Amino acid sequence: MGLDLSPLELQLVRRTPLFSGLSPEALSDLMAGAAVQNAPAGNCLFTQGEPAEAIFVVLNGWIKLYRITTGGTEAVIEIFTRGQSFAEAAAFAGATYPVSCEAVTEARLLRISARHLFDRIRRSPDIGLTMLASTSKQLRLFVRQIEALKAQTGAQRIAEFLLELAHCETGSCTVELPYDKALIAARLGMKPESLSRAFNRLKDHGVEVKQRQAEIASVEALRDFAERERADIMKAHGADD
Amino acid sequence: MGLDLSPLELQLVRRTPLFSGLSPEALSDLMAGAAVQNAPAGNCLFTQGEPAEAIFVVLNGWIKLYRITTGGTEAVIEIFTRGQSFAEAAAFAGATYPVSCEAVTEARLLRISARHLFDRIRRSPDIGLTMLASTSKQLRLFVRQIEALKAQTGAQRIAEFLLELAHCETGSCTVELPYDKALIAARLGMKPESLSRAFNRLKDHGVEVKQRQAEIASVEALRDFAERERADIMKAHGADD
DNA sequence: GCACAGTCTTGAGTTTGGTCAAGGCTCGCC
DNA sequence: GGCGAGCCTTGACCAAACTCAAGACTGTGC
Repeated sequence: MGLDLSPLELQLVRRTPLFSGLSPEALSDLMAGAAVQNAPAGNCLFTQGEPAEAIFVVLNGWIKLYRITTGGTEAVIEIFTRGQSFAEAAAFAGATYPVSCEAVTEARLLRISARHLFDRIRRSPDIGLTMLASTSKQLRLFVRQIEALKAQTGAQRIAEFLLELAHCETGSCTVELPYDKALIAARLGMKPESLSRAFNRLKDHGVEVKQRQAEIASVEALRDFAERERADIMKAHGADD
Repeated sequence: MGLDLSPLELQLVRRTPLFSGLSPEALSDLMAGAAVQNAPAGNCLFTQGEPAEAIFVVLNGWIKLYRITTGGTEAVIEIFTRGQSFAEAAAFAGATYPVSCEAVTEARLLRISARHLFDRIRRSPDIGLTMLASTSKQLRLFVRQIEALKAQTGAQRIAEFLLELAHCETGSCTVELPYDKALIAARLGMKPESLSRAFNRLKDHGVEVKQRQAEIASVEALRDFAERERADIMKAHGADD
C-alpha cells in the first residue's frame, strides 16, 4: 500500500515494544490501517475528551501528552520520541483520549486506526497480548511517576530523570538533555525556576550542567541521592556532603 | 470445582469491569484457575519485584498498593475495595509486580493464576480485549492522579477525592469516608496533619467533616474550587467569601 | 561591535506542606 | 465513672517550591 515509510522507519516501527513480538505478516496486516502524519512544531494531534480513533508511533521529533485543567493550568503527563508508541491504551478505554497531545518539535508519526487494530486483535490474540504488555509497561512508568511525585523532592526527581537517560550503570557519564528546560520542568512537575535551583543542588552531588548537557561524576552517588529518603536529606543539611 | 464463593460473591465477580463483558462460559473457564484467599489486616499479598503470578479481585475489605523507596518512605499508589480487580496489568509486563500490596483491613480475595489467564486469552481474544479496556481504565486513573499531584494543592485534591465519592451531580450531599484519615492522606500524597488542615480549608467552601462523614453543601461550588487554577486561589485569599 | 529576543538563572517575598510536640476526642475496658 | 490507647487536630517552626521581577547568557541580525 502507499505507506510513505522509509526502510529505516519501517525497521524503527518493527522494533517498538508494541510491535516487536509480532510476526511480519501480523505487522504488515496492521500497517494496512496505518498512515504517516507530519506535524509542524506546536501542532495539536488530539485533545482530551476527543474519541480515541487511533494509536501513534513516533518516527521523528518530540511529542508531549498533557492535561489542561478548566482553570487553564497545564500538567505534562508524558513525553515521547522516536520509536515510542502512545495512546494505545486510550484506544480501548471509554473511547475518548484522557489527555491532549501536541508536537513539541516538528514531528513525523505513524497513525494506526483503532478500529482496524481492534479487528486484528480479534483475529490474532497475540497482538492483544503484545498490547497488554505494552500498556502494562506504560502503567509501570506511571506508577513510578506517582511515587516520585509523592515521595521525592524536586532535586531527587531530576536525579532520577538523569539516571534514566544515562546508559551507563556505574562511573561517570554525560547525558544530553533531550528538550528544553521549561519542558523538562513541566514533565517533572515543577516550574522552570525550581528546576534551575534543583540543578544547582545537584552540583553538590557531582552533576555539572552546561548548555544542553549534564555531566554526572558518579552514577552510583547520584542514584544514592535519588533514592535517599526525605528524612535523611533534612538531617544532612547541617553537615552536607 | 471447589471454589468457595457464595452466590453473592460470584455475582460480584461477574460485575467487575474486568469480567463484565465475558460470556458465562469464558468466565467459568477463567474461574478454573482461581482460588479464594483470605487475608487478615496488615497481611502482605505480594511485594514489589516479585514475579507477577496472579491477578486479584477484591471480594471484601480494603487493599492498598504502595511502593517503598530504598530509603523506606512509603508512597500509596492506589486503594481497592469490593468489586475491584488489580494487578491485571502487572501480570503481563516484565513479569514482576511494580508495587507491593497489603490488606488494610481483613480481606477476602479471588486470586486468578496469570498463566491460566494467559492461556485463556490465546483461546478467546475477547478476554484480551476486556483486559485491555480494564488496564486502560487504570491508566486513565493514573493520568488523573499525576495531573492532580502536579497541578493541584492538597485541598483541591481532597475536593476531587470527595467529588469522586459523591454520587450526586448537583446540590448538597453526604459522603462516607471509606478508610481512615492517615490512609486517605497517603493516597492523596500528603501527611495526616496536612490533610487535617486541608479539610479545614474546605470548610470555607461548604464542606463539613464530622467523624467519618463529609457533608458537601454544594457539589457545584466544590467542583468549582477543585478545578480552579492555582493563580485564582492566590488572588482570592485577600477577599475570601 | 551592538541591539534584540529567547532562554535560563538569581533574588526576595509568600504559600504550602512537612516535622515535632502537645493537646483533644472517642471508645473500649476495668 | 476513670483510665489508657489510638486517632485526629492544633500550634510553632522550617524547608521546599511558587510568584514576580530583574538580571545574565546565547545566539542572530544588522
